[in-house]
Amino acid sequence: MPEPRRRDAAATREALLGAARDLISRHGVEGTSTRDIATAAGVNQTLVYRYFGSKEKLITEAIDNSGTTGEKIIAETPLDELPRALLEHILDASAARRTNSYSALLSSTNDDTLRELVRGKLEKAFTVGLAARLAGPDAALRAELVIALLSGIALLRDKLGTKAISAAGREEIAAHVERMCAPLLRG
Amino acid sequence: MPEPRRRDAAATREALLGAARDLISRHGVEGTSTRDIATAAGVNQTLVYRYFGSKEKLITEAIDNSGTTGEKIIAETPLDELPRALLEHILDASAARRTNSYSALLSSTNDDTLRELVRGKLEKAFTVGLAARLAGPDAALRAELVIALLSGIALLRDKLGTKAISAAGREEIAAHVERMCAPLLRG
DNA sequence: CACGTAAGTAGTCAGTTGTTGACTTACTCC
DNA sequence: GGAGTAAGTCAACAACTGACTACTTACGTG
Repeated sequence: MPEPRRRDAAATREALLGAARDLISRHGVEGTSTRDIATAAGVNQTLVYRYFGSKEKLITEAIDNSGTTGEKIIAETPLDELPRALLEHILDASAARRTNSYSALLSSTNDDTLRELVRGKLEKAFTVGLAARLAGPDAALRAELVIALLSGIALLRDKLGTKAISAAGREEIAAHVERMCAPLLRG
Repeated sequence: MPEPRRRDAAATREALLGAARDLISRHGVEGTSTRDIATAAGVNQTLVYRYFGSKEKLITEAIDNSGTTGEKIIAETPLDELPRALLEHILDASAARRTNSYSALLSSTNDDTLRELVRGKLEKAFTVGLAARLAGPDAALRAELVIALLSGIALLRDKLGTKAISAAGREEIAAHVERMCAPLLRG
């Protein structure tokens, strides 16, 4: 018989959050049930409701408090090194299957509330953070185009597994990304 | 009382396909049930199984035989006008809520079979079609980076509704896209 | 050492999903 | 006009989902 679980509320909460992040990054929000999450966390399903109240609140918290959104990178990296740094940040995150803004973005829920959350996080980090560092008009649009490119790369690489992008070395991709972003970074 | 439905197998099939395309482009594959589709088509739900055998086969056919994948555009448009032409193609399609490769890509299913299908269509159109027109090494990768950018734009604009990209005029976006793609199109 | 409370569990409910089988009805061809 | 078949309908299934209630047990405090 299964030995009774050690009682540790904080650890249980964290286990649920971690399992949720892992599963939704692989199977999407609607492809992940509360039972899946609880099982992966080694925890009773009811505890989802004890600690979070609802599936949506669990998912929301899992996405919201997940790793860095890259805001630090955006604020501190020299402008001309930024595209490369952001690319690496994205590729690392998806490799580690950590759910950050990007992979959450790719898990592409149909839940409006969650989409709003992801949009908000993304805009806070990029449209505001990056645009502030860009000179000239159109700064917000250009900032979003940078993240559009990076999101597209993550989508093709991690979600679809498209041949060329999946096979390419990080360095190759980075070189092209730099050249693509250069005209955006100049005012 | 509801007047009995006219009997027309071909029309019913087509109605189901059309409704499927419309609904999955808005709510995603797993967010759309066979009952939703049938209701939208004004048809009995079980006819999904008479005509297609399973939900997956219906969705597969809906995505597979859906509009142009842009292959014609890729084959015939002068290289330097291509980014703009493709961008307009994508934006038009999502505006008309036609399910083409791009919006299917964005509906981002967790079903492996469907992902394979979308990947195949995309690669057929881009990695092959576009890469063939690019000189120099790396052609396949550069082709996929073009579609990555366009996919990212569609994702942010249609799925997330990010502020700057949603508000920007088509012409503004096109101008930036051209500048971003230019280094990729040159060998 | 009690003992109250927080942590964990079992069982279940109502709703939805994909799917199936048996039924009825309309239309076509002889 | 009557049979045969294709088209459409109905009711129900088993599995799964998010959610809830009632019960049991571990553990720190007094």
